[in-house]
Amino acid sequence: MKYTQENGNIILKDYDSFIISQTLECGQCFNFNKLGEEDYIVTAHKKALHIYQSGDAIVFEDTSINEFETIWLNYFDLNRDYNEIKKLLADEDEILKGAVEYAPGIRIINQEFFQCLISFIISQNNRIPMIKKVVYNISKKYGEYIRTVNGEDYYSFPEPKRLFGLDGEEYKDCKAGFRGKYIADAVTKYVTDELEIESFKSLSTEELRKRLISINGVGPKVADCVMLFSLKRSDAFPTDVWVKRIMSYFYFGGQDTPIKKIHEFADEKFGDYSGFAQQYLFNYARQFKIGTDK
DNA sequence: ATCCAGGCCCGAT
DNA sequence: ATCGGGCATGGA
Repeated sequence: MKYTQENGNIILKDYDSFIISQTLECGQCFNFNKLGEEDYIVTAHKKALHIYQSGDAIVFEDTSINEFETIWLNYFDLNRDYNEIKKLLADEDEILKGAVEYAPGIRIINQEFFQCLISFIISQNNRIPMIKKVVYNISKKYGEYIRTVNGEDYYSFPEPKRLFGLDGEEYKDCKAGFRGKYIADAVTKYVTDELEIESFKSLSTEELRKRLISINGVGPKVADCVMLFSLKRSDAFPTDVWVKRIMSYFYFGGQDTPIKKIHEFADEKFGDYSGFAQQYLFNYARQFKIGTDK
């Protein structure tokens, strides 16, 4: 991987495993807008990044070396060798090989913790387009205006303090539905430091999971997503309906298997690579509707 | 129209 | 401990 600055843009070349559409649209994040083929706006870190493919390069528009190195390099996990991960998983079995080859351009994004937490609280019993809308509505109502691109306004995700004290009902304007009270509890626990975020790094994944589940509206699945997508816990294995289906289908003879058994299996088989395996499998299962009657 | 969505809470066993 | 109904909202 190498990157240079040209005309105010960062040009990324000689990278491995990075297809913008696959990384953004594999279900791990909701803070993006598609402008065209391999052409997106991503809102994070109070910025609206225009990122697109140009030949064999990826362009981070209007970005300095400093901004690239302090924000986007880590955000898109560009220091990690995904060829190594993909090879390891593909060698595991034919199923993973297929899942990896189907979307070889997925990278696990390192999202901002607060936005990720709220996003996945919203995700429960919801659909991805709707999750994106609610995240956008909250940003528009409580965040700060960043800029307009192609007639579309972009807003930063609000600071926790900005949301502190809001009643759960307030989020109904943003179409959060019954999840408003959950958002309110997450905000309260964040701002009052009930979560003790500073201590996260010293906790085991299991301990951290329990801490996150103390939030009303955060269960095992949401906690695992938050740990994987914003706290670099690649040993987490978020198991939603799709992952449950594909795991049952391929590894348990088609028998509907309890999540606890699936977790034990994933721990043993994937270990610290569980999160990566999960994302390839989730994407694969969802695209082909594996385990459903369709 | 009825069903369901990257689940979780809560009350009943 | 485990199970099932209910839940806001909107698209199929």
